[in-house]
Amino acid sequence: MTAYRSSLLRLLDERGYIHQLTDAAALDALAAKETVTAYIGFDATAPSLHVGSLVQIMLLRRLQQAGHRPIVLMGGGTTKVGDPSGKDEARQLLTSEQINANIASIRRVFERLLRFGDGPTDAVLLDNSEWLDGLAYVPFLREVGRHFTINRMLTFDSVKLRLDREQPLTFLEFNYMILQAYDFLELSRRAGCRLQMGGSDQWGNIINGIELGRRIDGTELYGVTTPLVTTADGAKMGKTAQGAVWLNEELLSPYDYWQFWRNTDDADVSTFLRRFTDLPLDEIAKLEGLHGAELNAAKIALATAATAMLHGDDAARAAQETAKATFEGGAGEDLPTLKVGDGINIAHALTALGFTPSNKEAKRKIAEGAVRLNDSVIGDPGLVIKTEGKLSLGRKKHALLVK
RNA sequence: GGAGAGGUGGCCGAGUGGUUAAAGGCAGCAGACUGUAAAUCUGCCCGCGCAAGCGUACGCUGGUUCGAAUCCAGCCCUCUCCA
Repeated sequence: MTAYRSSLLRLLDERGYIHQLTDAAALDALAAKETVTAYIGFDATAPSLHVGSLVQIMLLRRLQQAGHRPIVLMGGGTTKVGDPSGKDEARQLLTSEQINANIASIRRVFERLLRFGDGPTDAVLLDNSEWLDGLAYVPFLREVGRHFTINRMLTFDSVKLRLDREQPLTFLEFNYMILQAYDFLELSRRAGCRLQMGGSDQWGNIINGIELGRRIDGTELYGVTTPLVTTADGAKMGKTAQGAVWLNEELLSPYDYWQFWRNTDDADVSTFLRRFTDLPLDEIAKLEGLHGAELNAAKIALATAATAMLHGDDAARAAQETAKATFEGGAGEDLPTLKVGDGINIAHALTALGFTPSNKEAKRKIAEGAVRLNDSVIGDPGLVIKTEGKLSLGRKKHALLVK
């Protein structure tokens, strides 16, 4: 492990956020000497980010904790273009109104995890449509476009992947990397931003920005990438039965969010504790010492800490208590609820709760013996529920039926 | 503009007139085993319906046929090579 002088790099290093660094020594010296302004770009394709973006968000949080200044760059402009990285096909183009609504919604999550304001280390949120939307094509090409060769652009994975698979890549998307590079240049000019961070798939884009800054302005810029966060079995993080693990509360309840972390693989507990909680390292070390079934205690600590950070202590505690009550045979009060009214068909109830995607699927699950009402297996797909109680699908999905 | 190849369910990918709601794989869900873990084995995996049944589905629109993902025509889109 490298011994960094700056608290920033030490913190990032010991918490496991560093995958690649452009110029470790120089960045270390810079961070030890002055307050560094750094940014990470986020897409605005959905009304919420999901846990897949959480490493990056945490990275900004760490930056602030280490006494530096984070910039959240919302890709209001670049979202209109679409990042081809990791995508087989172009995504649908969103309207400006949709993008703006998404940004407003996403902002609420950042406000939970970062301190915004006017102070020297307060976070700011910027939107690159501010400078991208109004770009004049020909002047832009002359200033920026001349620094990019097609030869080099074609070697980028994001581009190569599409070409190799004979998938279309439009000129619009092809420009994404240029715009992202330009963002860095622009932020260095406007905000004195010196560092861009991102996932490992962003390495190429980050390098482009650094080179552009050096060529046009002679500014020394830096880049850091995080390891791609996958679960131990290599899968991309953040998908569950109901879809993505959203960070916004309206899209995923704190209880479900807590459950997501509670269900972490054994092999991931340690890295997740470091990356996704503020728990002190010595405490994490203790949790890492647990083995076998005891490791569940570490998962609970992880779930509660991660949920508290995003949704607040009360929500996290409620989720933990509900889980305890529910999984020990009862029913916690924080479970999703469904009104039974004058009686509701059991399959319809499962679908209404989002436990199953369709009534058909609900019936299949009933036939498989996976559905329980007050802990006894239901075999009749036509059952109409009229009473209050606990409805469960499998071992993990539970809901309260109320009058 | 020309020549060739191609567009199948979340993804990959079979399928060239009926027995095809469409092989196989991946992903996913559930059951067993467990620790709300992993691995393994098993089942499921378009929708509506209690059910009989019905409705949708193989780029789009028409056509041929008792019957089409499969044949024909036009259109749209993609790829490769040529201009």
